[in-house]
Amino acid sequence: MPETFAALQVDTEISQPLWRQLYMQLDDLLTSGALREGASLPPERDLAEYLGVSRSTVKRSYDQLRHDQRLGGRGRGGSVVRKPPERVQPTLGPLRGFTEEMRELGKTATTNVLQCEIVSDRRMASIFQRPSNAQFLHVVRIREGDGVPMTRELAWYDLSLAPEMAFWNGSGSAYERLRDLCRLELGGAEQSVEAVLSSPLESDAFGFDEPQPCLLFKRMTRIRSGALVEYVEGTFRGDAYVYRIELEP
Amino acid sequence: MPETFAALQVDTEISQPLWRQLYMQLDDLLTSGALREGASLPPERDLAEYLGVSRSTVKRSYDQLRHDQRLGGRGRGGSVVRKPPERVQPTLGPLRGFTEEMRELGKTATTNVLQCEIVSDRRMASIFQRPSNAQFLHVVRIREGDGVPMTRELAWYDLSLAPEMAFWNGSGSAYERLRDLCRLELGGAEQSVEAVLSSPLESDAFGFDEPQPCLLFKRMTRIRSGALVEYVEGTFRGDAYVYRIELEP
DNA sequence: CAGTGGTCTAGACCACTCG
DNA sequence: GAGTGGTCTAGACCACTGA
Repeated sequence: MPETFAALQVDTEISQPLWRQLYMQLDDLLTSGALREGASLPPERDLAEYLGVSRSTVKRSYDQLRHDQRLGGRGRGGSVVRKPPERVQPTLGPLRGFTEEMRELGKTATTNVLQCEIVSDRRMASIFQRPSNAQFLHVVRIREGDGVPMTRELAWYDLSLAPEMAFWNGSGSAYERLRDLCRLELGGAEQSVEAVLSSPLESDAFGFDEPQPCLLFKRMTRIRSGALVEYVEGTFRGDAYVYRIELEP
Repeated sequence: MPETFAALQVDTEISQPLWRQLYMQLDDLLTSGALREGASLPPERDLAEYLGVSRSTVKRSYDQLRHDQRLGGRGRGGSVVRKPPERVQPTLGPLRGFTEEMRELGKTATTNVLQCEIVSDRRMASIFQRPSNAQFLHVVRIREGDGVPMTRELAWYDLSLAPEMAFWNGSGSAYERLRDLCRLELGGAEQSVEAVLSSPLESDAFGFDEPQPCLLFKRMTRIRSGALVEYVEGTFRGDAYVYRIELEP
């Protein structure tokens, strides 16, 4: 057994489950930095034999670490330590898009457009208070800061209010386009924030093996006249994004 | 086997794991409302025999539902279906406390003061930019809306700025007290919002068996002169709380 | 005190992957 | 192709809890 793991041990006399004892000891190894990113944990079978427990018990500990997103790897490569991503902290006061946020943080915003099409959607028609055959531009994007996927975003734009959006390919800043090309004066937005677990699609986009806590933003953006022009649902990975607000007295 | 569960079945020919097949079928039963709050699932052993799988496989499905907080119960009572709590949606514009939020939602705010004492704390002294022997009132509270625990809140108040807070017992609104008793004019706040999993203490306070996604607020409240008077860290349960903001153009 | 879920074992087969 | 984790089984003992 490699020296790093020689000190691991479990004790059936302790009231805590064996798997939890092992989990916490491994946790210490990761947190203390004794195991860096890319390091390998022993194969489950080896560590089980060394500790004198069954493979299931070791596996349960490893599973917990995988669930915490601190362990990755599969197949021949075994179990590999992951690095927790750093959190960015955009200072958000007024209405602003992802591109602007990243620019101010000195990061490069890149966008991966998964879908960009004109749709009719009863749910959206109801949100926008439009007839049910109204047309919207629907965009699905993964947005990255310095190459790290930060958010998965579903957006709808009212094409009767902003017909020029129909020719948008989904890249870059939607707000710049609304302002400069559609010549719309934005009037503010109502936004809600929830804590949720990532859906399978989002977990996949962020590289999570299991659902992780995320911030779910829903935003309704209006033009100055009060008409709704944009509805967005964005899921931001909780391990990499902190939302900041200034509150007035 | 009770009629509700007679339709359950798993198939080894399908590429999906047996436990996941079962998990999704049970999920359907809960979501569709076929199983209401308080209903019982069959004992693991019984369902395992009925489906022709081992108890471990059924257990893994049940574990997943427990992890999702949709299953509770232990011991003789077996596995009992839980009801997901409704979410409240406070509309939050300017600086406002929990008590005010709940009042506007027509809910009664109650507070459970766990700790309320005068402390010296290097970390707080550093946040407040005070000498390290400075004294703060430290309050730990569970706050409830209509009796449901909504948030666990750690707060610190600068006693040199608001000496009258020293005699506070922690109940009611801190902001009313700061305004009316200490005669301080509040000047605004910086707030950050993160998505995290609840800590063991918080899980316990909210009645979670396992960590659940929560909104973690950190707020620094200043008086008009700019001096920091309050620092709060509040964890709001994600399944019961949606944060709403109005954004200016 | 009987039945429940929590934990653990020893062993097996599989799909995948990397050397 | 050898080694890895993913899954599953059959069986066991335990602590707890509610009837």
